[in-house]
Amino acid sequence: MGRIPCCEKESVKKGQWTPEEDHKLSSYIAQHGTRNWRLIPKNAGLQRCGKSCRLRWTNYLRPDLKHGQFSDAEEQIIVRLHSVLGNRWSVIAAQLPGRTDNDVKNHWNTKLKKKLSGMGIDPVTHKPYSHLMAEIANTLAPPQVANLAEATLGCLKDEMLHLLTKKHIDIQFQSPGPTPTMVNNSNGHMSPSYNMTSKHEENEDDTIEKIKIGLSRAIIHDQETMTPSNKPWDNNGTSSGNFPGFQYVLPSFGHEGDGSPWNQSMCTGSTCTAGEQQGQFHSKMGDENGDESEGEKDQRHVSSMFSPDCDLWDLPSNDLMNPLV
DNA sequence: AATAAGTTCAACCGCTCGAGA
DNA sequence: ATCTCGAGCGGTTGAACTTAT
Repeated sequence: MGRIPCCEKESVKKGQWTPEEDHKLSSYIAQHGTRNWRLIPKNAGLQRCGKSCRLRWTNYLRPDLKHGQFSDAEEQIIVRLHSVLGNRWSVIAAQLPGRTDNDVKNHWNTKLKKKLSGMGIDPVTHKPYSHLMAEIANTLAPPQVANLAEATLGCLKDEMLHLLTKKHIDIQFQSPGPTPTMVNNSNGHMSPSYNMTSKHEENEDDTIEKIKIGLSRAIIHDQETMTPSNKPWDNNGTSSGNFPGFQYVLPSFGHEGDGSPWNQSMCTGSTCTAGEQQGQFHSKMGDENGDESEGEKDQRHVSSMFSPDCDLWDLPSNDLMNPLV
């Protein structure tokens, strides 16, 4: 016995909404409110499923919605909350006035994920890739580490080659392996820079071999030499980093038994439940009154919310715009 | 100018949750 | 305690648009 459909499929229109449909729905809701979505299309004279009407209203027609680009402050909030809550888009969106879960989800999937990846941060765990690799390698016996590197390279090979050839990024591998240096870019931010000398002189196998060597060294090197002061993702041991046009503040990275958020939480993307257990989020973004400009307010809010001193887990619950469940 | 490839985002689908009977 | 049903959530899809070749 299957589930009863929410509406008769054959008489229901799908796809893009027309301005007339929008008008019908908006004016019906303005008069009667949003009680009983199943009846709304029928009463409003729409050949739509109630679910479709609810979605159209909540994601597009609602008068309090904010359309347009996400601000830096909003992006910071999304990233920060995602690191705690995982893919709980409705909870994250509740902290962003005028944004819907669909908006936040789309923005995450199309922009922020790439942004974090580009910064060398895994968007699922919010840890640097190198840190993850070192953690995994740490749990394996030496022969397995080699297998791990091999398997990883298998996955990365095509992508690396694509980048190396299509985007003309050439990396000169020098003993003891690739070493990026931090340089000031045009925006005045520090960014990693690699030696770029060879121009497609290497054949594919040479390149892969060199990547292999570099990765193996990186894994070993990471374990041997990383101290809080020289971790590229850890700015003076405060776990914050600056990248062009985007500031990302990482929760303190923990190691086994140190009681850090990463060990306390079970943050694994969509199953993450840490936020419910651990703490609350400090947000005053809703405070729109006062004499300051929006930019100044945003700046101050962001700096207080995302300052290295502000522990994710210690945020007072009464400052929440909306309670996180 | 034509076409391919990539990106964005509105909308759909299937599932879960919770209130009420 | 169990069932039903509406609402809501998160994942996915695909049309429209943009950019690159």
